[in-house]
Amino acid sequence: MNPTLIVTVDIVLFTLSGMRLKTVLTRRERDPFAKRLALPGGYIHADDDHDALAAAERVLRSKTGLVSPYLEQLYTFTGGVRDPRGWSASIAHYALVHESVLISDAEHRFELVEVDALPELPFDHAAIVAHAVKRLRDKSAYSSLPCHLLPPLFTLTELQQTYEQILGTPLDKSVFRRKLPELDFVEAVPDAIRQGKHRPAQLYRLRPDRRLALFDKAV
Amino acid sequence: MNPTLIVTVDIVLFTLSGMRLKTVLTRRERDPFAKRLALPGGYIHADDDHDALAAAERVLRSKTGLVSPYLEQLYTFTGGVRDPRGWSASIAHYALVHESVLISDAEHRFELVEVDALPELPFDHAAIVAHAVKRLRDKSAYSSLPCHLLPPLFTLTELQQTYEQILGTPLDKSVFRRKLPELDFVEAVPDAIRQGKHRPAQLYRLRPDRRLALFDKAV
DNA sequence: GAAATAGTGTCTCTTAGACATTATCTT
DNA sequence: AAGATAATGTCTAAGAGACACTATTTC
Repeated sequence: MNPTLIVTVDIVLFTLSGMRLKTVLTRRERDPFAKRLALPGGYIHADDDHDALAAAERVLRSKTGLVSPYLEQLYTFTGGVRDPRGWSASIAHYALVHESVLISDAEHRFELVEVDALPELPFDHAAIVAHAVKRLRDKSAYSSLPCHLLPPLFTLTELQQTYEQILGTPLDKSVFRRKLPELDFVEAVPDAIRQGKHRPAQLYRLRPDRRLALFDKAV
Repeated sequence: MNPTLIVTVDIVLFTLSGMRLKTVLTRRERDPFAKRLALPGGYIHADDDHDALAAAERVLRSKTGLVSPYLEQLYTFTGGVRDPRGWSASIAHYALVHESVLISDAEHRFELVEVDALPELPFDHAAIVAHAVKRLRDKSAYSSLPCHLLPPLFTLTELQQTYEQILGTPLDKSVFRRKLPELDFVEAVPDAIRQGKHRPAQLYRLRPDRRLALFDKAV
């Protein structure tokens, strides 16, 4: 009924490094496009994978050794021209991690590349990244999504800077802090204080029950 | 590589009838679930379909005879338990039409059912409809999407009532009309006036270049 | 005390919301 | 004129934005 239908998952894994939005690329082992940098991806294993999300988790782990606390289906890219092997469907996902998750890459299994300075990518992976960046930006304006780019504990200044990076626009400190209690997605951690060269800052965390909180208004 | 991977498209076709949000269901011809009411859906034809969107158009036309001016990919539902034939992926889509498009159903190829009073549906079609309703409601709050439930020409009162139905909340007439010029997605049609028993109303149309306009703020 | 960052307060201007008013048609 | 719907105007209160100010640390 479906003679040659290729079904894969691809993952756009974002992180914020050096105040720049970057994504993880892996070097392809096999043809087509062997040796080329591309999004981590692979076939669905009908026997092992409960669903596409589980397949994405498995593929991400096997290709990069990484596990992401936030992983969401993005869009399914389809057609007869995107893959030289034939008509294909790629169920694309995107994920967010804090930079510290990436330093355990002893075997150098992946590269980190700025999303604004991508190399030429095989298949329609450039379009997939573009779609993921748009989704991340759009959704971040009115949700708690950017928290997943931060470490478990963070200061309000770090939180604001993260939103500013993703949204690409400066935010007023006073306005930002006034809204936080209403949006109600972060909470102060008692006795957790960030010490530095200057006045110490209260540390906050994402409320576990608000991992993806959607707001009526923008942050 | 993918021994038995079933790939289909399913379509949630919405319309507004009698001030109620309804969806189109068809009676299945073959097993599994032959004779049962279900979402219109079918296999992807790798030879004929340029991509999944084209497949959804073709399937909708072949099962119901309908063509929708607005059709968008929703989400891909996957897994080994949703279809008794094996591991499957359904690339679900949703579409919006005005009620008048549906009256040409001489052969009675489909049923119209309120989304709040669905019969028991096969597969995970109930979840697909629920997902589509949520997407429609969420997206309608800050976009021109609901216009596609209206005829080509409509009054501002009809437009407001459509938004109220989808959003499930009353809107203030004065506020609604004040925002329209800013949101800039409808335009008055010169010399087009709706006559009735009372004061005539100016007719408007969706601006062709704003078929899916996204707003910074809610309508 | 200077420098730097954390955190709060105040003013203004925009705008949503509620509601009143005017306008134009039919019977 | 009455009744109904279309369309616009007005007042108020909430909130975003801009910016000043205070607080707490290190050197």
